[in-house]
Amino acid sequence: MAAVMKSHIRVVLADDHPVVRDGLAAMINQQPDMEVVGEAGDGEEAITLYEQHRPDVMVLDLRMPKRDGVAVVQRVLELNPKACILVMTTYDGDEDIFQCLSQGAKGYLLKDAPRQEILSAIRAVSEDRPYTSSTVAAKALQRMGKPSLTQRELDVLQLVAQGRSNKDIARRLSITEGTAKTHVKAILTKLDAISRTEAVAVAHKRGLIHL
Amino acid sequence: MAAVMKSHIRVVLADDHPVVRDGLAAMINQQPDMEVVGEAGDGEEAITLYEQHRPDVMVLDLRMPKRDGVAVVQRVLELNPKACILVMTTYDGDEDIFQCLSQGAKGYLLKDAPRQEILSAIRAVSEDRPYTSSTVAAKALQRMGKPSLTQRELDVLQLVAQGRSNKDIARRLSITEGTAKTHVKAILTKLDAISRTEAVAVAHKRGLIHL
DNA sequence: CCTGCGCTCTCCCTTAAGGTAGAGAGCCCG
DNA sequence: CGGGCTCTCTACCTTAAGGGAGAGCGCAGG
Repeated sequence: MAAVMKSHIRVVLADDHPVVRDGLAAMINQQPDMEVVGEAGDGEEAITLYEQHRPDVMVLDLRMPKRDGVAVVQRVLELNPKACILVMTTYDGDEDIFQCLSQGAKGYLLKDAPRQEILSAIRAVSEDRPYTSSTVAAKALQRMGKPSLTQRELDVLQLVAQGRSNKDIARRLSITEGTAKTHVKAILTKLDAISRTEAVAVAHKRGLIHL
Repeated sequence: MAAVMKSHIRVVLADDHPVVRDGLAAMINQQPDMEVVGEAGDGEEAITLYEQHRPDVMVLDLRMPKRDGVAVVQRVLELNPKACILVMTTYDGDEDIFQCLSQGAKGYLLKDAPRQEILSAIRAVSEDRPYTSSTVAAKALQRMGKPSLTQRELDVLQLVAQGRSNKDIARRLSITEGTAKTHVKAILTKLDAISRTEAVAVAHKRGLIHL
């Protein structure tokens, strides 16, 4: 088996939805120049399959069990700095996108992209050409200049989003309530929000927090 | 064409992600007893295609542009009260699920369900047998007994989730701030939350609000 | 070395939010 | 028609949240 093949693009898929994997596999295997060589249902499997197959392109869902997209991108690029990774996700507000791209993912796509765009993105990435969907490019520009949160602030934001009070947050982070307030105030300023609830809404929209 | 077919199950798909449609179509058309006769990318298209094809089963994504799943279920059952609708969604906390099911959808599925479960759900629904995934059944039981919000409270909750203050909410709904507070307090009680921010978190988890 | 940044903490003050209680008007259903 | 529910509004009180200003400490980078 596997007799004639020249510039076959070998692809590994990683997505936790069987339906999506099937859809991608179907549209990829229909192409004469592409082939799916592995399908992963979670982050760890994705890494294992990458090592096993060393594909030309890895198509990666951002949100997955066990290990999320960002972590997989990191690990795979450790294994092979020249790896070609195409990140996919459902949401266009995901902050993680930028983390992936700045870490070295070669492309990014929304799941609701039409077939043709998905295929041409895979081809682009396989040739080491970066592919960035226009919606993401636009988001990236919007994000420019906007202040970024520190790790501590993200910790606090997470708790704020869960509905915790300043006192509660202070207890959980082993700091004083005053300090918790300080962080919250910084968050409000950076996110340009008037109240903590608005801050949560903004953070959600920007994909700074999930759930 | 279409020569021999006895109990072919004719299916219309509705999902805004081409990838998902492809995946479902691939796995359905592979079955000897099933056939995809139409694919819709939004709610309106879904209704049109239902009328056009009168399929045995309609597989419907809950979240779609133009008209969401709930509205489509409503409309299709108006057209044909015996319609067999299988609702799919990504999130298991979606309050809308229960609305769909109580309105007469025959089955419900999570998108991360394995292939076999999806296919057997379609078969079940086509024979007018209800199909409820175990996770949803569990959620339904959990939801039992828990107080439900009134329409007005949902309106207020929506605004609270956007980070609006009571005063702001009052202005937008043309009521006094006191009344807005009354509603918020009712929401807090019903959702068993201490603060508005926690209420938003709970509402999110339960799928009472989106985004 | 020292500058900048992130994290921590403090004090004061104003306003918004949450808790309790009560009440009237409209509406649907038994 | 009366009871229950929803929506509306009121008053009072307590606590949490937000705004402003400042300051010390540690650590990495120029």
